[in-house]
Amino acid sequence: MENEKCEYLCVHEKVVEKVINNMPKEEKLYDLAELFKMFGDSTRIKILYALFESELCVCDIAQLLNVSQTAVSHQLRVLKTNKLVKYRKEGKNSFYSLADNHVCSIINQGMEHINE
Amino acid sequence: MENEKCEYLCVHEKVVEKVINNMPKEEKLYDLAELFKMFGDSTRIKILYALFESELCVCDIAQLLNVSQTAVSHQLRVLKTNKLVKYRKEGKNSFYSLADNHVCSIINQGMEHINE
DNA sequence: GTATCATATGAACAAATAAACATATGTAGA
DNA sequence: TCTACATATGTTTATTTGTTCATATGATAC
Repeated sequence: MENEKCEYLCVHEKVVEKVINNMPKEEKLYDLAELFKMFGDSTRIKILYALFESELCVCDIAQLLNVSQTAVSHQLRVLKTNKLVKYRKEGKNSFYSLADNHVCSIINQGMEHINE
Repeated sequence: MENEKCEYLCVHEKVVEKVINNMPKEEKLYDLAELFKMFGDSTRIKILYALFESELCVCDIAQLLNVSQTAVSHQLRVLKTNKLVKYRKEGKNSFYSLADNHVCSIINQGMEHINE
């Protein structure tokens, strides 16, 4: 912390105090960042978007995104760990689908922002 | 691409075709990922959340997040480049604020997802 | 002018992460 | 049981990204 003076002198105290009181817990904010991190990779976004339509097996996703099976599988695992997708097994296939509607609405919100 | 067979054989063609038709352009999806990437870091999320309340100067943010001035400045630049915050100068201070309401609504959507 | 303060920026370093590669698991059919 | 196939996983590598340190810029007060 090279600039001690700054940290203590120029602060607009009332506003800062008010902001601090309204901030969620550190841990919540951390989780929130983790959630958004899931949407912050183009391969994962594509996977999620693809699942908007319907459940898909790993192979379907790999082909339609033109990405290797391994890469898809790794990313699906990440998404599954973070509860954004769920899956069911049917024979040799694993069918993945979106875990809940929040996923859709978050992505749509983002899309709206892009499209203006 | 070690697994050619898979890419061509097991695909559920009708569904895949339908999904492809409804996917946004590659570039859009890339931008979308870039947008969410902004929210995918806890320092940046904290900064944005802090700005929910009111505009703040760099020093205010640094103190209330307990992060170095330099780190805050770097992140603010990233956020500014990506049009999530704007700023005005007043004497020695730079006051930053949220660029628009989408930022709020996206974060709130994410928060809802966390809180269930 | 000089000193001080608030902010910005460049470079270096460390940590995180996504993809590739090799391989393992598990299922179905012959 | 043997083979083929769909998926998963461990490891390594290359890249990205966030922070720190050092320094620069720009403004105010003296």
